[in-house]
Amino acid sequence: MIPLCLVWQRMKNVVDSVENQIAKNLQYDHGLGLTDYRALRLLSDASDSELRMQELSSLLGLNQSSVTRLVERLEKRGYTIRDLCPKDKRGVYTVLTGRGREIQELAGKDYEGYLIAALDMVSSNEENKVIVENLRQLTYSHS
Amino acid sequence: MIPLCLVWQRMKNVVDSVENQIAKNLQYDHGLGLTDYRALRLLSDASDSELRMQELSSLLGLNQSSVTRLVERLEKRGYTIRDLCPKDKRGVYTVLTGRGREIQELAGKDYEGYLIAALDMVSSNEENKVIVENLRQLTYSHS
DNA sequence: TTAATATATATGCATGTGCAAGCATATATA
DNA sequence: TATATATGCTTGCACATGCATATATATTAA
Repeated sequence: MIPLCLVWQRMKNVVDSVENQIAKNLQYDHGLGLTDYRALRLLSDASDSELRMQELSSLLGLNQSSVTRLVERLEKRGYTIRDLCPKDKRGVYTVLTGRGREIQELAGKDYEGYLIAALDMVSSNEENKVIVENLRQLTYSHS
Repeated sequence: MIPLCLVWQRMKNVVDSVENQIAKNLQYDHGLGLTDYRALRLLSDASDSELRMQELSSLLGLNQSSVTRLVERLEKRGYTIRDLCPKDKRGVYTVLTGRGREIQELAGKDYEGYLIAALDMVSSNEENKVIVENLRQLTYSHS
């Protein structure tokens, strides 16, 4: 009988391990952080390849201020540019550049491989097998 | 058809939301961070209420240096003390104090309530329902 | 015994994050 | 029109964390 708090912690650790594994590959192969990649992916899927800060913030599950810095990072690399929102001068659009789309597509091609490898690696630990199996199933039943 | 990377991200967001929710309650009611609580819990379960840095690091899934600072925090609050390891002078034991055990037990009583509330809150978002249901089941089938 | 290597912990530094506050702009009401 | 409040974003700050490295002790090989 494992205490509740530790089960949940293990679950979190599994998720984190998978994410870290993916993040490392993403960083190594494409020089991209995982959050950065997700932002690019979201922008790439958005109509006109642009999103407002709030939308990004909500889609990424990040604080608005964190998104400000995230977009700063992306902009510095030339993956996005900021554009004023004509209808609401308070608003700011983050727009994917050609370069941004390119890197997103390159990284996207590798992503599934990273995920599969990460899941395998984490589930090589006997304790994690059941959790990983559930998460894996959950992942594929939704995608 | 949702892309793989976004499914996984949502899963992570769900886990994070639950954790944040619990962490906030823990902080508000007991002045404890979630990691701090887990460390106390692990110490409380350990034989002689003591663990070495490395053990904590591995159990918490944290970098060893992070554990050094974590233990610093706990020590500053009087929840633990450091003790030298007689057999290996490199080693350091972190030992739960009476005060530490006390706070751990108090917080522990509230923990399950926090978790249940957090799961409910997160699953009030329709998009998260399936994921939460799975995690909930996973949680209880292990504890 | 000495030298080289390995292990356990601590420290310096960089980073991503959240929170609180600030500024500019929008919207509602007097 | 004028004032009050809400909204969207940015900035300053604090903090937990990871990585690289330093230091002390153990272990192993020559």
